[in-house]
Amino acid sequence: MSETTTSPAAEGAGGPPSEVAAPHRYTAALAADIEARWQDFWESAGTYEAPNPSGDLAGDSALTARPKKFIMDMFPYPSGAGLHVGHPLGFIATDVYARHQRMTGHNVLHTLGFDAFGLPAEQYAVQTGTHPRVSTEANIVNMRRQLRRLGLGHDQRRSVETIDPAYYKWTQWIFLQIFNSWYDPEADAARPIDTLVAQFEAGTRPTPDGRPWGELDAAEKAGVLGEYRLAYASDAPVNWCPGLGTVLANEEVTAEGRSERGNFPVFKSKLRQWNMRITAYADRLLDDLDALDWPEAIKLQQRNWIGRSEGARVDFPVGDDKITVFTTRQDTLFGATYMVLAPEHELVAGNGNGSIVPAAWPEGTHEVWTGGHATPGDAVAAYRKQAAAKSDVERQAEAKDKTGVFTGAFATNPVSGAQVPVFIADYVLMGYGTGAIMAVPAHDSRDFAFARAFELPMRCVVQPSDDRGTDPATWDDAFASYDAKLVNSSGAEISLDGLGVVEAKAKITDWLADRGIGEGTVNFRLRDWLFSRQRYWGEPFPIVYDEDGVAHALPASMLPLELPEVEDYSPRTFDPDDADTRPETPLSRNEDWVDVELDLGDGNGVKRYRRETNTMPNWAGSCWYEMRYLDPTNADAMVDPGIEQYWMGPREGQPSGGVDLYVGGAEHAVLHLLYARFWSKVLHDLGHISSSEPFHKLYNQGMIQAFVYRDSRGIAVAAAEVEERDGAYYYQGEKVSRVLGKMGKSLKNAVTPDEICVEYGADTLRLYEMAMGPLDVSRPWDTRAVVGQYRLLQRLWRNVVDEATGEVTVVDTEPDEATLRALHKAIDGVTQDMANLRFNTAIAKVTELNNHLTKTTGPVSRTVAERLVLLVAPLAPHIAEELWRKLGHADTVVHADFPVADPAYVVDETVTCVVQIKGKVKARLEVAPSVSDADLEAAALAEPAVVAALGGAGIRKVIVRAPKLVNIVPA
RNA sequence: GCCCGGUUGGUGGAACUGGUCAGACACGCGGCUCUCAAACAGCCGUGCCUUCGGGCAUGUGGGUUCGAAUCCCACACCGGGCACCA
Repeated sequence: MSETTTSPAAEGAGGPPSEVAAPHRYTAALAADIEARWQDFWESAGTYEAPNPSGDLAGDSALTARPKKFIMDMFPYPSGAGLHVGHPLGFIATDVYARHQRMTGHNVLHTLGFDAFGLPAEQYAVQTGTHPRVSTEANIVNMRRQLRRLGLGHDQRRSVETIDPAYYKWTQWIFLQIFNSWYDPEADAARPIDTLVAQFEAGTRPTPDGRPWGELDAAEKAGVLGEYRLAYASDAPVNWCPGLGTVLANEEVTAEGRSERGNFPVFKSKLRQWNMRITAYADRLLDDLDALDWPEAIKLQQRNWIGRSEGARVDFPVGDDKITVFTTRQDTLFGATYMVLAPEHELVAGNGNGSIVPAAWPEGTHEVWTGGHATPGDAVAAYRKQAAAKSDVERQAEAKDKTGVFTGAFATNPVSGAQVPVFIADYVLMGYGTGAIMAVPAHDSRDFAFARAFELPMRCVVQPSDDRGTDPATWDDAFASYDAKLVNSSGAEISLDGLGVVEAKAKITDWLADRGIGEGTVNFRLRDWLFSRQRYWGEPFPIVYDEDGVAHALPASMLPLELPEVEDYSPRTFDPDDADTRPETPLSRNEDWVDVELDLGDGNGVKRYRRETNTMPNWAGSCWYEMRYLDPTNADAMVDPGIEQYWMGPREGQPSGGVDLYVGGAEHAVLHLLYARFWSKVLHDLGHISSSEPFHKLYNQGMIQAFVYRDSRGIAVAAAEVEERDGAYYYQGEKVSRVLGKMGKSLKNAVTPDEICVEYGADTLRLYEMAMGPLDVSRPWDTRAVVGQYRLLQRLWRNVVDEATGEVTVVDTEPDEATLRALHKAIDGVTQDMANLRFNTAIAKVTELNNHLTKTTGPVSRTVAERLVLLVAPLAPHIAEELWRKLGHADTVVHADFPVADPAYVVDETVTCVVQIKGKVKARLEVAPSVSDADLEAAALAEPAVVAALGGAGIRKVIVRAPKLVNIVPA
């Protein structure tokens, strides 16, 4: 039964007419035929559908009884340019891994959706003059076609799109969960906001101004709760990007203070925006990294981004007011000779009314402190204005030059009693700590630079461990080491002299706490997540405002709140350098949609409201998509708890649960990966999911790079048309330069998977991408080298199929000993490599076995051929299916058992043992793998070549590492 | 500036916890066979130098060890992240 009636194989379809001699040769045309047929077959048979234990996608309980594997890629963005060969690298890798897992007895969930809201889709739409929905959906159709052609084994039923209202209904629902909860420090978890209201009502938690909860009006209550909600609107300095016309999260702003998209300047602007209180989770986001199986580099990036610092808060009295600072060097308190407030600090906001700024300069104020202004009020106002007008770009560029101005006020150093001047300066940031610092110029290089510029006193309180002496005036920079002892730090009540930095910190912290003027505390670099964008193409917020401006959540029954169809979806953008602009939301132009009468079901009946017109950032949809894959059709919940528990629940070795393998680029280290972790924890706390981490194992694939050729003007030229002569490169006769870069349309070096599929077939492309190198390493694409994997498949084909007749050539005789050993070594090696994502070496081992069979004269034994096909199946599924069917199997190879190596054939019968003298090889012995150390040593010493080399010299030492090595050290 | 990676033939890369003579597998290159010819395919060769004995080779210079691509120190170069975070 070489063919079955259910076979999709269409014999005789291969090869163009010119190849009469070998009509059944494995050519690109035959590959295309095979691939298209099997892709159709898989689709119609639902081969890759993974059953859930219950619900709409429930299925074969024999499969759900197997151990589960949830294998995921970071889902793609449907760009207008389509895929180039760099994009599917990770998709192919997870597919190979998923296929191997299926063949080793797992219920494998593997699918791929589309992350389709956001800036690039909208920009593309604006550029091409089409509605984002139209262009995005067209892009998705094109990408689905490209991906299907690669033979990726995805469960298509689970392929979600973030722009689908049935999907973003639940994105909005999750937003409401977050909005309607607060972080309860007692429980160290998020809890429903009702539990907080209950505390206020019962009086167990006092209101900010001490009045009973019942006396607060609705707006006041909303204001108080807003201080606790995990999603909240607030007026705060945010990253405003006029060039894009939207505000951005910190994570979306580059180190140069520009937008990651578009590279426009970003300004700090005080705007009312939605935020997510991710800072409440800082400790858990940090601590829970430990149990995750992630690359250390990514964990480190998250740790640095969260930026936990232990230190202390210290109060410095200023008249009747006080300035509270955060410091990590409370031990140097005696060395604090001045203070600095951020320009935006409330204590200098305007004259009088809580401001510490006096009417006139104090007697004898230093000229350089005043900035040339007549009064402190003028100086402070001028500096604040100047700081606000500076873009982050300028602030960065001028980072080394310290600027600032004296406020005219003095504070009291609480430990020394010294009166110290208070400055404002933009090197202190409002967003970190308390927006105020105690300046210790002798032991902090920024304070040192400022003190130099403003001729401020310095006091050395930590004895330098080098030879610079104790007079800071003679130093080149501050002495900031922790490895030293305190000096010059004695006051009336406390002395730190002689203590190490760590002991001094502990002592002063206790002292401050005893007096109620400070306490040990922890600060984080992490800021809350700015969550609103002034865009059309995003999820609308399920929020409306009443006439008092109080935000109300829409009831879940009103979800999804669909994005309205509009004429004008373009963002309002501005002169990129104009900081004085204000965002305008596209949705606000639709008065019909904005102005609504609703009954929110809160007992207030039908009332008029105005809708929130911001939209969510494109990260929103990707924060939870792994859960929708599990239960994509559920209309009653974002995911059924039992199904979530089955695929993602905590288990042995995975205390937080999560996806078993998540593959994607490292560029999302602090964006998507941090946000998704945060949402998981909130949903976990609120009892919606059992996992508290979304992704247990993370793997970062490298980038496929490509050569960029540029002409003398530096303009990229079409890489495909560049010719190489004598080590130089020419485009249309002109010499061009070559550098390694990214692959992309704009660099004119993109190679599409479609063209490689046409020339060689998808299986060759898959093999080439996997064989190029380790998955996590970036490497250059080389179209010329693809042919190597094509040749492998041709030899594989020829080892099984007669090119002239198309008939299978395998025989039922037993393979010889050497072939058995080659086979089982390959099985053993490939099995290990598959499990460790080392596909490049797996392919090398398959190649070795295949080459062995090619070189062996005579037909291949069926038992060897079948197992070779199974080894290849995860890597090149189409040709494997075809050969498997030709070999007489009616069932798909997808669910066949992966071969198991016989240990008897993995170990060689004899091992070559080298005999070295002082590390130089002098002789070789063929020995049994089980040879004892003593026997091996005796045999080595008896070896004539060894005796000769020793020449009668004595032996000092013999190192024996049976069975591979004996090393003799002569006396 | 600080923190992470990395550096192996002409090229991409192999090499288990330090242990066979480093270079698997592939590309490229050279030669040969088949062919009228070409393509395809197959076979052989391919780290460098060599007086053909051998010598030198894993970025550079040291060190540890019987033995180092692998461990340690310093330096150079390449890539990535963070960047006035108190």
